[in-house]
Amino acid sequence: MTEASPSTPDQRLIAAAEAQFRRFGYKRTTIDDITAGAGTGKGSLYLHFPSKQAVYLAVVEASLERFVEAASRLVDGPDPVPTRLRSLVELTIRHYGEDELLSASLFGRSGLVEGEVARVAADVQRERIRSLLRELLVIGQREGSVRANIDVDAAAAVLFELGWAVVRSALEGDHPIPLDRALKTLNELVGLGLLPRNG
Amino acid sequence: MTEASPSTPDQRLIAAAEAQFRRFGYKRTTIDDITAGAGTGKGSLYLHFPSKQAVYLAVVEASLERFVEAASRLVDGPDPVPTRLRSLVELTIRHYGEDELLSASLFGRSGLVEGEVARVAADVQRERIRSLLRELLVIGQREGSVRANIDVDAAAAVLFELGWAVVRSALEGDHPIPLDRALKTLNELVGLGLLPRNG
DNA sequence: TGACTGACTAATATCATAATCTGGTCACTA
DNA sequence: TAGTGACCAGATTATGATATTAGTCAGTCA
Repeated sequence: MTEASPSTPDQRLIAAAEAQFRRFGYKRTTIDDITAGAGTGKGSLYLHFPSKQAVYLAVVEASLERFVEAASRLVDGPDPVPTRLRSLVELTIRHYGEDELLSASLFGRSGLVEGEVARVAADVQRERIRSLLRELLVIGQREGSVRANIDVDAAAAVLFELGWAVVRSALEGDHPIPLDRALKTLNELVGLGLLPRNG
Repeated sequence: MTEASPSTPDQRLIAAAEAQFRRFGYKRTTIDDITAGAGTGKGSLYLHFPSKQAVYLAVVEASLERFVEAASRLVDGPDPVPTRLRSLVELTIRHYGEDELLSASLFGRSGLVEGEVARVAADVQRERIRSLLRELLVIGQREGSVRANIDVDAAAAVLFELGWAVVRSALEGDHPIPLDRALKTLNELVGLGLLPRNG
């Protein structure tokens, strides 16, 4: 495992950490595992990160950034905002369904991460996604597909909770209602609520 | 504690169990505590309930029934359905804020109950409240204040998740957005989505 | 006879403590 | 001066001995 990859030490540390965290979870991954995987000495890790938790957060943020990048393309897309909103929820379901590291902290249950660390990682994601939604609403207001008098911050928070619930219920197999029905209804309820009064 | 209350044994058992569960939580309450409090022998409890968990569930269901009764008065009230919906969320916040036994299993965190038992108790509540919402939507459709073509089951599920998130965030003091703003926005988004197209 | 009891048991939880592991440090190296 | 790894304190786990308790059932009355 002591290969000398061309990348910088902190990139190799993150890559090694990500591999370990994905396979074994937060608790069962040791600093020694990470540094061995990155081909550095143990002390070097602490030149780049203040703590194990910071390494984990960096890994989560890198993963999250890949999702946000795809989501941003959607947010800037040509469809009407309510349609984009639905696509965003669908993208999230797909992405989080495939990325256990991200879903672990946001939904619990997977055993990859727990407690304080999971909470902090979840907050980072929540905040990022909420701001994505807010951005989408503001765009909608500018182009007239979202009511102008809506409180975008509150609406982003409400939409986040709503989407989060739908995504979680889709991912946890906890289906009281099939996903497509839930999505359709979500769209009808929220879509109309977003539209200008006489669109 | 061996007082002979006039009520039937199972009523006294539930009353004694409720007092213990509220004070000490599920784990720290013993069957001996309950039966001593109810003034019966230990074996008698098992004539009325198959297990400790069943006793706990009976207590939760009794508590829940008191809430549902108050909620039902609201559901059958004179206001337009979206208004009743908001009142229902507010009532839930108030009630669950005051009833730690109910909120314990639904939101965790309180330490009164954990694990499997909490999950089962939460399911009972979820189901009950969801059906309350469904009832409310059907009434709304009948009196014309809710769109006829809405999928009431899916809408009830979605509304439950949403209301649940709002209530939890209100109770946990985890306010990214102040409650009244969240409620107002929730009302605008969902209220409009519920209304008939040209109401 | 059948509602009721409480001594009993198997299983689980609690506790003390010994052994192990690991996040983080720092004197040292190249 | 970036990098290292032996080292340490505190946390975690393993062990085993003790205590608790959910649930049972043979027996007691009314």
